Amino acid sequence: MKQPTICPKFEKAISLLSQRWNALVIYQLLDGPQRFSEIQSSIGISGKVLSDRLKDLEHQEVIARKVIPETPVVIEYSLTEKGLSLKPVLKEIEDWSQFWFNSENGADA
Amino acid sequence: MKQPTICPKFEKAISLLSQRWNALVIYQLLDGPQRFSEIQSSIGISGKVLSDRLKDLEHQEVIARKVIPETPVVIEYSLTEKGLSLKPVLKEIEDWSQFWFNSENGADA
DNA sequence: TTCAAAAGGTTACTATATGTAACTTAGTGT
DNA sequence: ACACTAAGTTACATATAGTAACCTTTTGAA
Repeated sequence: MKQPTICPKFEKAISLLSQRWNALVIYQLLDGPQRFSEIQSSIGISGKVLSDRLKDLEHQEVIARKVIPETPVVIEYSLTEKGLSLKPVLKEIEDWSQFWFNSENGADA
Repeated sequence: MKQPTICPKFEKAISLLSQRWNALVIYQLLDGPQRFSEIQSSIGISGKVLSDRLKDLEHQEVIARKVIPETPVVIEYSLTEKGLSLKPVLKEIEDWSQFWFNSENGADA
């Protein structure tokens, strides 16, 4: 029943970016490398789902995971080149959101 | 437990675009006005979910719904100005996908 | 030496979202 | 009256996300 006519590469990108939380995680990492708990509290995601997403994004080579043997051990997540190159995408979304949404309280233009 | 530090306008935009199918529906409508069944078969979405999405996108003034009293009645969906202005976003995603995904078969770079 | 704390998760369980297929409504043509 | 088409809707099944409690390792205090 499915006969999509859409470019498979584009679909892959959309599926990556439409996966809930992925865009926010990437956006957050644009500020620089961050730790699990920093990402978690900054975007308000549950540990379980964040753990899933980070694994998935790492598999897709969008982010990199680095173990720092401090005490207690610290895990640092950062964007790869592939991840960093999503910046223009997020920038466009940001521009669009600033233009089309007005109030801070939930109402829109 | 949630203390997001992210701009609420940006979050709204992300939530709109991350809602499954929304980006593909909008992308599809960039080609011009289309009918329910055309959208459905071109992106391979179920009628139930497409119906939900179209209502939601209409509420958000991203798409417009027009009843054409032919026989049988035809409903035409099109992008509003707000929806059309998402074109640069989708273009950036398209560019990114073309650069970072190589094969047509599911493997990537 | 035993306790508590902190980072980064995982697990079991619940709630929400999505998918499937059959059904509905209204107008036409046969 | 009957079948056909477009655009949905409904009931039910499965998949994805959320919550809170628990696990592991290392350190430092009691």
